[in-house]
Amino acid sequence: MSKVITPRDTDYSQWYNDIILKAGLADYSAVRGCMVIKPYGFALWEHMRDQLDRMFKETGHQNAYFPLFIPKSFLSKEAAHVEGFAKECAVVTHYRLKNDPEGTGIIVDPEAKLEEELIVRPTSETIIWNTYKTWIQSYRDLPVKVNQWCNVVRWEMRTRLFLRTTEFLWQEGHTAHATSEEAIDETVQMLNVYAQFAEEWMALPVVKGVKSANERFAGAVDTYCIEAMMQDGKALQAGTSHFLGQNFAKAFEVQFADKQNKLDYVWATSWGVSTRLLGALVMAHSDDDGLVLPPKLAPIQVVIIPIFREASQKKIIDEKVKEFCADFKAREIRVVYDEDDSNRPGWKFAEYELKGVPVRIAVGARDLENSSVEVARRDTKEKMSVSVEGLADTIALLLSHIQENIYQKAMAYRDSHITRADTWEEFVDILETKGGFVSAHWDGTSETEDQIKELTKATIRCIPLNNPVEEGKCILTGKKSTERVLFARAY
RNA sequence: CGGGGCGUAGCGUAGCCCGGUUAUCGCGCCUGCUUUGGGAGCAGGAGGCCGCAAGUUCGAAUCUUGCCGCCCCGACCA
Repeated sequence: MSKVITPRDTDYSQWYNDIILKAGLADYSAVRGCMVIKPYGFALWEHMRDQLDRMFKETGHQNAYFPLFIPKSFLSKEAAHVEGFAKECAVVTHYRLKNDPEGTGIIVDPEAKLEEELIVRPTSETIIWNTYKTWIQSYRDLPVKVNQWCNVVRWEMRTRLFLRTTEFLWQEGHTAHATSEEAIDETVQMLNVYAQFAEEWMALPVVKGVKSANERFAGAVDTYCIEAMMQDGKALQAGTSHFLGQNFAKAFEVQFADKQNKLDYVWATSWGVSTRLLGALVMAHSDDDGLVLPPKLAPIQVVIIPIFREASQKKIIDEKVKEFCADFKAREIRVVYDEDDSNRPGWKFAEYELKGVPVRIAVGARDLENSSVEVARRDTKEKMSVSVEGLADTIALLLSHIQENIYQKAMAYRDSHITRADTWEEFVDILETKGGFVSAHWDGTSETEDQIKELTKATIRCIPLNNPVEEGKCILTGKKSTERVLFARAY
């Protein structure tokens, strides 16, 4: 037993870290707050990225790339925006190093001070809107629908692998439209893309909703979000889509002439998901034996492990497995045949479970005599003997069952962790004992939300879309309310 | 930035109070043989500036002071 994972019950944070480190998704780095994403973790990210990218293209977006550095003056053009990010920006002040005349080290050359300091992008609205100004003159130039995949830096006080690191990878879409309606449609469309991706690919059920003013993106008119529920009962914001109104157009003077040759400011959106999704994926499905990955995103969907005593048996197994692999690949099933002899089968079983590989196939001489193989699924730990006839079909079907099963499991957990509270005592009790989302009435004010946060550490995660109208009284103040909102403690 | 831990081989650790030959053990690594259906066994072997720097001492992993780094918990945030 070389790799032991701390059980969830013992220490949830440690369990989470153990999974990431021991499954080989990431490592800590020499830079505080920054992580190294290892090949296995990056392969997972690539699958997510590729699918999202396809979905963005299908909805009419194009990729582009904007600079890492943003002139300091840009950031301050939109008042709410600068206030939201000012506290966590890395600033470039110099452009040259030199040998320290006092010693052996290297120092910042004081003579190489930048005239205007550069901010390492925490998000790119400002540099992009400064650029859009030159792209947009007429309604014929609209809409502009651009996305970029990049890294951003937010100097957080406290970091957590994948969930919050100083530097992280993400995509940010930035669109410009002629009308408010069209921009809102775009905002909602991208929210739906995210929700569909989370549910169909990550097997992660999410609640779609709108943020309260407190939780809104700095500079947005409305922030839409998808909220997911983790196994410890804490909520995680998995993606956001913002309707920016004309805020950035006004700040950067982006106007267009409409058909009547009247000038108006353009309407904007921005939307993003990040490597944080990897954290969500880990916390949503994994167990005390390691990662559990949804087949659609798993870098390895099927691992085949040979079991043999003699070289002659191995040869027979090799030939058969070669056929299996060809069949699997023809169906675009990502398969690995692990014939490395330096580890024994038992070791491999444990290792691939730790890495969350959805399906394991053990092939021994005994199996082949019966024209069968042993198939084990990661999600249920179930083992079964399966005929080699039509194996690729069987496995393809099994993979889709696994995808569905882990989604249903996460959904059942999530649904059982949305609890209604009608009194303050109930509200506090649910947060303390059960966790999850608490559905409760709220008087709609920031002051009340702040006070609830102060008292319980819970925040409003979202006001769900298509929320039913219901007469009620605010959980804290008793004032009139017309709908319930979802509260939770969150990451 | 507050509170709590921890820095000894690639990883996890013992030793530290009470200074004293060659720094402990496990995993991993290398060689060989035996093994292979749930993290193999035996034998041999390599690997250390005990986080860094000063100090005390005949002598420091151990005592003193300073510094550095990381993790966990909180405030801030995706």
